[in-house]
Amino acid sequence: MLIPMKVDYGVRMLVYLARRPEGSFASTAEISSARHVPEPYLLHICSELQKAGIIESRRGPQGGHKLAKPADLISVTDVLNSLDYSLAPLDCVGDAEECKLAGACAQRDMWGDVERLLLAHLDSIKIS
Amino acid sequence: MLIPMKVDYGVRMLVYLARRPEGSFASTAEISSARHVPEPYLLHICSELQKAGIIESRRGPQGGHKLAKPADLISVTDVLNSLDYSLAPLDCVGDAEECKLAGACAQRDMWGDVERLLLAHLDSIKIS
DNA sequence: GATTTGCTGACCATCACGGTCAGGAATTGC
DNA sequence: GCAATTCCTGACCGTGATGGTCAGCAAATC
Repeated sequence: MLIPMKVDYGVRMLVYLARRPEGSFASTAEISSARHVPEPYLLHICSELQKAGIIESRRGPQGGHKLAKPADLISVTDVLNSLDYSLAPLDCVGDAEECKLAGACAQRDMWGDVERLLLAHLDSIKIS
Repeated sequence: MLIPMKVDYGVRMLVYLARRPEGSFASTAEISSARHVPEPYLLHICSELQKAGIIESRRGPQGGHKLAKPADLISVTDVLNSLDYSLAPLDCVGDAEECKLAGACAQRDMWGDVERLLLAHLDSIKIS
């Protein structure tokens, strides 16, 4: 599995939120039953997405979550970043510390390309 | 890390083999010291690559490994497949069993696209 | 027959991931 | 002020994949 469930769950939730009447709040209970995401787990995801400024949350009765910005401004990469997942194919891409092979390692460039390609693609996919 | 070290090691080795005089065998000891791959681990990788028909191996003195076909006919996806790694972003892509959300799950298509994109790209990268 | 080298399978430690739980903190409505 | 609702936070846990090692056997060469 290339993409962790967490990210999938996150995307599912955002899509769900995007389809609701604008401005309304949805509780985790509602989302979790609608999208088949284990509720206690969803809580964590919400928390992270909220810290990243992707959703807004309110506690108390009639509380819940809603998108913090228009759905067409939220990309899958945003979700990735918020949930703290790197698409770096290998650790050494971006680190440069490990790679003792110096010039001989043309692979680094190659994997770097892969990462850029993926990022570009996922960035073009919006929640809407 | 998107790409397991195993695959990176595999690619490293193949590139190394591709640069040697054609037809000569290289021992795991030689490869491992040249490319900084732990030797006992390399053994396993060789075994798998050999079963997949990517390299040829010979035992005994002056034995070792060499490419089984021209370097420009071996792509990174070949390595992926030989080492038994799937690029499916999620389990449900390809399974279709899990996805209880039926039509509501436009994500499946999206992740499927991601997979195809990656495969196409990695397939175009040859060892040479 | 000895040496070299690959093959195979067992084994192991670590860590990320998916998931749960409990206690606390806001917010709302009465 | 009180109760109900709902989010927040951090601790906790089991499982499985991954990276890696080791030992014993099998083949090839000299």
